[in-house]
Amino acid sequence: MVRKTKAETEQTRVEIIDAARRAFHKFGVSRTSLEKVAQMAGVTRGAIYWHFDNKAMLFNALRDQIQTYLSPIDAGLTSDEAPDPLDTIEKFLYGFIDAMENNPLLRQTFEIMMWRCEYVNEFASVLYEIVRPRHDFLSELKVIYARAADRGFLRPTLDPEAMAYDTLSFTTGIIHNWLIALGSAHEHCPQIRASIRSHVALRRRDTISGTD
Amino acid sequence: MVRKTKAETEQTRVEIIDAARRAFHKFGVSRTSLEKVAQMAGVTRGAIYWHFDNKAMLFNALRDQIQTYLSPIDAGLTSDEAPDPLDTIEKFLYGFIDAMENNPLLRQTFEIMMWRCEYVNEFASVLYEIVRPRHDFLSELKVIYARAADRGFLRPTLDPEAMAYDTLSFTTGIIHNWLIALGSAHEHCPQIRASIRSHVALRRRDTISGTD
DNA sequence: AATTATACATACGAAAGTGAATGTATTCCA
DNA sequence: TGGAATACATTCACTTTCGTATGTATAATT
Repeated sequence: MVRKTKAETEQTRVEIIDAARRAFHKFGVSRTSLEKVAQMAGVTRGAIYWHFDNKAMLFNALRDQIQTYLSPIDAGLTSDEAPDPLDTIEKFLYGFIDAMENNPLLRQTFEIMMWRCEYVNEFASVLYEIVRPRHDFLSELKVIYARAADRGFLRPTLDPEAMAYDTLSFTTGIIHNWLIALGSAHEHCPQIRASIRSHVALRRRDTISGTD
Repeated sequence: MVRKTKAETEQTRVEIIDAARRAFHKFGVSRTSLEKVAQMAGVTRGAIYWHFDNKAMLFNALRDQIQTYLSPIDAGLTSDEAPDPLDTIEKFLYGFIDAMENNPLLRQTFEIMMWRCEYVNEFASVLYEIVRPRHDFLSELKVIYARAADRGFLRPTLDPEAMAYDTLSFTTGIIHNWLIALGSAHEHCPQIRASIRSHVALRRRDTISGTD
């Protein structure tokens, strides 16, 4: 049985990516043979080599897949809807954590990228794909904090740019520590939300002696 | 030429570890064969298997080595010498960054642990060795922030425990972003120090309307 | 309806890596 | 000063993995 219909072909492709994610997560990217992926997908290596040039391309496909889930979250950051820009940042962070908690596919992929891949040789370029979104996030944070300062929501004396760096590091850190600490047991973690709330609150102008 | 003197034997051991670090950093842990390490160390695999059971043990030896450089920095954190506990935190962060900047061995090892190792199977246990110091750091931060609150250095209304989590995430984040962004070009980065300064300053009670 | 391109499965050859077994020249120790 | 332990080097047998080459049944095309 070969030469499936286009729908079936796409289904096979998705199953291979899905199997690759489970395999990479369980065995690590390097130690996962394409033979293993094929077994877990219920196909042979022939199918994998038909759809992907090699393991690196398969990894890229797996990574591209999560963009579907990240784009709407990112969109919330770039839009200037809320009157208080600090709310935008807080909402974004909550949204990201929510997505990671509720979407195992997203969570597994992040775990693979952070703890189960060695960024050398053909995977070195992938590292750039990890740097870029962080850089974009930093740029956006600078804009948002500047906006917050303009509108008087940011605590006076605080430098928007320094705050952007601080929040970037904070965000990177919570994700890393969250994923590493919970390991396979990703139960709901209230601590992380309290941490986000206090992080943002720390930057807010005191409303006790507010002007309005 | 075999059966060296004890000093030469130890020298061989160190050279193997040194070669392993360079190899792991260049090729990643999984993709580095012991044959490659042997070549880079100027020995054969026989020597490696004599000194270490397998690659995981060699990796552990490599990781243990950096404790020499980390212990004195950690010591500064646990001691309660400075009157202002927030100074202790700031000093610790500066000290850590200094060490990473000046000690290539330390830096390379951290890069290997963060971006060139897949924490699965026999390396899964190593992940615990990465979690533990972070957990210890968090515990210590809680103590220090509580102390700072007691002595009136911490801005009122701030919860010491929440601040501890915030600083842990911040620390994790700056290290990750710093290593990933600079890549192989680890030039002096003033931005990171400004970031640390502002992070701690944000938690200080305003001295403008100070009580003393 | 015949042909062609597709979507795989199967088979092949080569390379690399591993752990263990064995060989061997020293150094240490009595 | 001679035997035993040491500190490796060398060799071996085995497994794994990769990329490619080739086979083939079926859908799409004309």
